[in-house]
Amino acid sequence: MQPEKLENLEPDTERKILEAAGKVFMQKGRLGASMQDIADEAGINRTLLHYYFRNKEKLFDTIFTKLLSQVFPTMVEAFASDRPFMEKIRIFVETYADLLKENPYLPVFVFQEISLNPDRLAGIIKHVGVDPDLALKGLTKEMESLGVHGMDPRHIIANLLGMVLFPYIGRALFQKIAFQDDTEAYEKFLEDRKEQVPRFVNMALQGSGQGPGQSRKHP
Amino acid sequence: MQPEKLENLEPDTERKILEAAGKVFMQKGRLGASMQDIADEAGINRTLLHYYFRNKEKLFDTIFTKLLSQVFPTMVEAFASDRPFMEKIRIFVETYADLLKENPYLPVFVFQEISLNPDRLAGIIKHVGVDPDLALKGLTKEMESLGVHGMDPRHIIANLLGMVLFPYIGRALFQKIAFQDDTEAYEKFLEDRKEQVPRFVNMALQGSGQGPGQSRKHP
DNA sequence: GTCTTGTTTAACAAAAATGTCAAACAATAT
DNA sequence: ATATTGTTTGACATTTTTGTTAAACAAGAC
Repeated sequence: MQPEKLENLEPDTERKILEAAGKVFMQKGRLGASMQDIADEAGINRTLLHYYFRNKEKLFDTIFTKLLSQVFPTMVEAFASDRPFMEKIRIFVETYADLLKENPYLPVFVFQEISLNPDRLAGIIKHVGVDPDLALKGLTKEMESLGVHGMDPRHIIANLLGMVLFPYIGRALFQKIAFQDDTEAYEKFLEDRKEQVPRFVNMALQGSGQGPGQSRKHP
Repeated sequence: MQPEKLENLEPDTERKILEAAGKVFMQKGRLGASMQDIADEAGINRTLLHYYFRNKEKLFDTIFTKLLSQVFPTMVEAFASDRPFMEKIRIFVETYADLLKENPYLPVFVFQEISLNPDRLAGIIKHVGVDPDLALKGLTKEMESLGVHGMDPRHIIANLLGMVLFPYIGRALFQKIAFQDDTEAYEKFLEDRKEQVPRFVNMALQGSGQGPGQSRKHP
């Protein structure tokens, strides 16, 4: 009777839409991207977008959660492994360098969207398959065994994320001001950071033999 | 004849508009903010916005350049001074912590806008009253005298900016995941970073006695 | 007073984007 | 062949936002 769920007779329209939407949304932001833009990028009629994903919000939600459920695991994965601390750092930096190389607009896009609409977070954090509290405790232990005492590991995380993300978040600005807008030089810089960032962290942790955060040596 | 340019009979409408527009634009982004939103925030009629600033683009431009010509000098100022290196770092971090505390949406706003519309940069970089190349050369020298050889100072800058900005750029996300959404705890964390970031940089530079960036020790 | 000038407002026009609908189309089943 | 099902399209309706215009208003000049 029924043509038994032919699923794939829609050639690859849905895939094309998802690809195009991902690209356009990341580049222009949720508000900057029009349905027409996306349809053009996908090479299809705009009405088809509505046929496949009722409306813009639903299309965006699909893209956004899809994206994050891809990015988050990658992020925690590096830290969840049982390799030695500095190894984790190195893997994390390298993994992210690759991810960002292919999706340079991702960080600004994600943070802008979350800052605009924090509620979205609730439905997404589920996708993080790791207990953050547990992970932090683990980090603390590892740091202690490295001789770093009394330092909240979240500072390390913030430092690391900041150092890794900044060159992408601030690229247009930073490249123009500090590299005279030399794209090639900047790409080399990005490549160098795979080595520089872990080294920087390593140095910072090697040298920190002093106690908790109350000592201060201001003039 | 003419009532000699009474400038100030417009009570403080223009100021109110600029304030409101700054706030709303930063919070919602250029595209997310409607003229009505801004008028509401300022407590005036929407048409007045057009009376004072012809159209949305002009209003936005005014805000954006005003904002950046306020932020950039603050940024370079810390580095242009002739204090010792670590002192500069400390001043920079502290200055920015204060600025960001009052304008938490600023980084995402600025970077999103620049990434969306890089052309705006051209007209703005003029406001940087410092030659970046010169500043970088200066930094290199200072680092050398600290015993750090062969390291591109731009890595330090990127590290520093990243570490300072990330807790604001990623706040919604980071606070939720790593602080169980405890706002107070996060604010304390932000406060702590004024001390932690310079210390981290200090440690990293103290310990870096090895040579330039060509040695690599991968597995 | 009334004239002039600049400010503010409401009503309207125009533009841009989203969303809906019914008809055309392709492919397979009967 | 035609009926059925899912896909694609163009035309239309709705909504949202921006921009314009003309009239009301306030205040000082004369």
